[in-house]
Amino acid sequence: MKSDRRIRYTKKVIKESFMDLLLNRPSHKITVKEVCEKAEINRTTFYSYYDDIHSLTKEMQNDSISDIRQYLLQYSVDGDDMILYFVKILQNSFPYASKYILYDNNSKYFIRLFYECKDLILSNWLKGHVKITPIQQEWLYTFLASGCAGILRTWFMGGMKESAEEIASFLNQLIKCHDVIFDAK
Amino acid sequence: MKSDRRIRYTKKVIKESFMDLLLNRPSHKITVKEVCEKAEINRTTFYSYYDDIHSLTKEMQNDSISDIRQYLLQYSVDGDDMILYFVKILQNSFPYASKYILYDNNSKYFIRLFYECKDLILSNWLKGHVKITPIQQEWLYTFLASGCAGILRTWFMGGMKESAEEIASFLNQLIKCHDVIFDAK
DNA sequence: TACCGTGTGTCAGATAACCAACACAACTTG
DNA sequence: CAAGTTGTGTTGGTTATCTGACACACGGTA
Repeated sequence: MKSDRRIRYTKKVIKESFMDLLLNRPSHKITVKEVCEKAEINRTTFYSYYDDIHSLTKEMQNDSISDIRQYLLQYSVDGDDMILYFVKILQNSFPYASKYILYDNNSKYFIRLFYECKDLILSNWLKGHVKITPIQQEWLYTFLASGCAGILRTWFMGGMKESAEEIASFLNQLIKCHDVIFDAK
Repeated sequence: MKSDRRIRYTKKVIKESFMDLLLNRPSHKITVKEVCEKAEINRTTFYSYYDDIHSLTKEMQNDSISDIRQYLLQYSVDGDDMILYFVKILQNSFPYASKYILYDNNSKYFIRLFYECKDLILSNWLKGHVKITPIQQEWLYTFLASGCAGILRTWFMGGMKESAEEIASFLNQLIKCHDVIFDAK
């Protein structure tokens, strides 16, 4: 059920144009008019898909999350590398993500990211925790995901100065230390 | 008076798709259907711009000639380098040209190329021929252009085995040797 | 204050591109 | 030979996009 090629192309050029403006003219408020002129589409067309710039960035964030899901699905990384891999994706594969994630200060991005990728992450994190109940799994995941989201958000906001390895190893420690609670035997 | 963005995009993907098929599936008859499927456009749309594959390749040849004109205008090369430059354009800047030029064996391509670029080449070739009349200029250009076109066509057909330098120096000799006829003093 | 330039969001009507279906020709394959 | 298969052009009706215009909100400036 692929959408109309016209729609795909139009949305694509809108997003590319927005991204281009974002990267080449920082500290500059981006207008709908600008985006449309760069994309060579009519403003009317823009409004038939988005209410405003904000709804565009929202969709781009969704795209980004879908892309990350695809990455995770495709490579299905195991064990301790999971977090490092995750952080590296954010750092390398989506270098532009930080731009539009922060553009309208949408701090819910990382919460949603972990929510949407729950199925792909959960099995990985809880591998080997035989005694933990499904209910407990949910709560533990919520707790850990929120923590990670907070860290990543802070990392992004600060301009990602720390290396992916540092962040990943830090998060790994935090996740690992809960093993004792549920797996003490 | 730029044409509609929709038209530009549609034609662009048609040409790219055709080129792709041409490069990746040589010795294979290319159908309208194939091109449209690759380009993700409707066959009806194709027929609203082209009568058939042949009329597509014809337009691509025109594009190629326009591009070459642009090159010549942009850099305005002088003197003996002209021919070398010209041949190099054909060899390097338009590596795909030969594919669709030869696809339906349109031997008129080079004739047209020299005809369309006449203004840009003429002044260059006849530089210094003070005694030659405008009428003579026309005839001389026709003669030299036809000769060059024939050589280039043969070169293309043969797979461009000779280097651009060889061809250029050969053509330059042929052009130069007419100087004595018109400029003997 | 009033004026002006610029961006916003929306509309009706025109054009481009879409889809599904058709008749037809050029072939394979039985 | 007849029955499929595949590509060709063409049609009528639908959807996406474009154009030009409009009323409105906003900030700067005389």
